[in-house]
Amino acid sequence: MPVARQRRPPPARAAVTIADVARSAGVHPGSVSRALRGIEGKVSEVTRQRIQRIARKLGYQPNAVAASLRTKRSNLVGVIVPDLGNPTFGPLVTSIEIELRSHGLMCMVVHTTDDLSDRKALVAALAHRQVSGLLILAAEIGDPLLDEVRRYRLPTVLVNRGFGDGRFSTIVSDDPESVRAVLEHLVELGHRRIAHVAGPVSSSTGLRRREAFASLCRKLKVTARIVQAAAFTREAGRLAATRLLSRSFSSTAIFAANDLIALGVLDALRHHGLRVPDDVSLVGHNDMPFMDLIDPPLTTVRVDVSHMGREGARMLLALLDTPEQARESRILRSSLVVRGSTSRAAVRSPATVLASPWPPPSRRSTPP
Amino acid sequence: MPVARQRRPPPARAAVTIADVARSAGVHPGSVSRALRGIEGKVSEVTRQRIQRIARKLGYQPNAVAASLRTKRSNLVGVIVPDLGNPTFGPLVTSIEIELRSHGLMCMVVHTTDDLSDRKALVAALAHRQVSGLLILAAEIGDPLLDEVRRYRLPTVLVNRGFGDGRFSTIVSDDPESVRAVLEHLVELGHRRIAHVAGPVSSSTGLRRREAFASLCRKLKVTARIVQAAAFTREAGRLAATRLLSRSFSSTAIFAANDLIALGVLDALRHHGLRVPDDVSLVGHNDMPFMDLIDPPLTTVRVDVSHMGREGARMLLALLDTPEQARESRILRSSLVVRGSTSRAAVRSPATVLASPWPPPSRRSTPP
DNA sequence: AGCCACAGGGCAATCGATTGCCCTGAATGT
DNA sequence: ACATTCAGGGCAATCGATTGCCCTGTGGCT
Repeated sequence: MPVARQRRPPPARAAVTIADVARSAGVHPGSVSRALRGIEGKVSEVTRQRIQRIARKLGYQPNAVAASLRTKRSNLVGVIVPDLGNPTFGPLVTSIEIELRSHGLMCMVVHTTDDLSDRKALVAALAHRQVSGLLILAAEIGDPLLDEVRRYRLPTVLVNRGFGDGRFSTIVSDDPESVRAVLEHLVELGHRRIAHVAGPVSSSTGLRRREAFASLCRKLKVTARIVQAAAFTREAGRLAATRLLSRSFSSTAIFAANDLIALGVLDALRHHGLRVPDDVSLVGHNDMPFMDLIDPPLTTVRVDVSHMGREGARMLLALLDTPEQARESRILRSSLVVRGSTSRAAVRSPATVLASPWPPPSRRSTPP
Repeated sequence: MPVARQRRPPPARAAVTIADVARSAGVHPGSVSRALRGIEGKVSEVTRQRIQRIARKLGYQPNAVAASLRTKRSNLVGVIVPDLGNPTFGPLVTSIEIELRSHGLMCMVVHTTDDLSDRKALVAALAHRQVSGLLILAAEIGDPLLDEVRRYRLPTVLVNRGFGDGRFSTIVSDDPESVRAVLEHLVELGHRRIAHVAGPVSSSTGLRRREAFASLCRKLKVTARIVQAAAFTREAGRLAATRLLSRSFSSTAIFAANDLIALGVLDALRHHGLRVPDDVSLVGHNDMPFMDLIDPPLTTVRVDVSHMGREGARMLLALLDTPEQARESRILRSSLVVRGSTSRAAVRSPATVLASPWPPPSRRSTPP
């Protein structure tokens, strides 16, 4: 064929359906369906070719909605995320989406609010759209959202936040292990009074890191102090750290429940005239993008979120293949990344630490 | 009713349909549909109440797929993004999703690759799923993806990247204006030799910033130098800046096409032993999260991406309401945020700038 | 008393693809 | 030569909700 043949598909005007193709090919719609999907042994090779050619010529485009209705398989997955503004979740969703789409599934991404009935409505809305399954990156402890998920019997994997209570498949990072790494690092640097700015205890990560911190500090004979951040945000971190600093503050290091909180802690420390790491060492968690570039470069715990997303997606795929499959709970190793925000503990009396004229540190130990 | 009545909806077992409700209420399915959706004047208040009660008792859950098939309105929107790992896009998608869902629409988020046929297939896949519209954050110049969009006649808004050629509604930030602000800022600081690490010219933002830079430099009598980054990534920025530095480098300031590229430039500068801003001033674009925290805090152009996302979503909503509506092109104001990465131009000869033993700067002017 | 409007609700077609079942003719086996 | 299998393909029901149209009875108006 020397002449360039224009392979220009005709404009996709008003819906050419499978019936149109069938009519034009002189076969039955059912045969068209089988031909186009390549069902073995139900349509001869030659007619299949013909049907495909005609379908292409007519500009046939399958209607996935109609197919979903009939097959009850939407090949849609709901991805419930707390906040895509949090740089941890971007890469997570990216890897999830790429993995799922390579298997023909598409992602509906939705954000949760904190409102309980909103959360339930969210799941309902996804269920009404007949999602095949759910990936939840925003699960909270005792979350009514999860009850709703069970009501609808949706195949679900909890990613990043989750609990191994056997109700749901779960993939999370190893919090006890990462907290151990952080504390051992700090202790090795000579820190004996360490504070923890905990994440919300309503979140599994917040709770587990807090618990691991507390119990490990006991074991290591470290004087622990814990304040609670209201959320995994920079602002909440700043507020919590401000509370921490406004009372007798004698810790030489602070472990923040995640990097965003750590950034807020950093804000507060600066505002109080404390230098990192000279006055206080600071450790985050997650190793979000650019944590190597801030001043000082943040020592933190690296979690391979891309891997987590991909694996979480695969767990869901497995679940969709065999719904009866047992729930699986996977824990990903994490690793400490030592950068510039931690250093050897300064040898100085607690009283000198406080840069601002706050009430002088009393000799109370850790508050209740 | 003194006794606590359990408002426990029965387990959502196998699909109770509108027909079940109708049977149970002794009415016609059509009436149930009308009652549940609150169609005025077609069903009496009393029967409506009854139907709603029965529907609730039976645990009826609407099947949005079936409704979509019949009404040809999926209330699904495709959101095409280049990379959610890029911190600019997270907040953008967040605001889009929140705005759309408050209007009953859900977002299918998909990532593009650079492969041309992939891009087209992506649009096709969304079209097959009968999306009501598209928000494209990844449009490139001459993108075959956009041809595909037209073929399917999908209501579409180009967000963040786009061109006012009238084919599509578009919402972008004001590149000429922001480049002007950057250059005026640098010139005021005494910079007369300024380099630009441009973003891909396949992207509208990359191209427009580059063009604005070139033309404005002429106007301001600034000696311009331009290198091209292959992508809007830190790594591409590093590579481009390395090229820039490895030849006679006499610029005293660098304007990067976006913050990610700026970070890569920063990497390269450090690697060459150049300090920011002492040796070279650096400006980014977008004011991604945490650009205030890096070392040095990055002077950059703030783009209110949340606003952009929300407005983009609203433009799409308007388009869905009245498809015949004329295409609209909106340009959002941006503002320069001066931080620590820019300072007064050092008074020194170009020869001293080069920290590494590279060929000494010749007296050539800007390369072609 | 006669006419009309209209509220309330039933009927059935429809959206487009899928799939279990049935039918036919040809090929194969004995 | 006859029975049997099977490839190839047609048929029609089905998924669940929506909606234009029709029907009936009641109330209001003149």
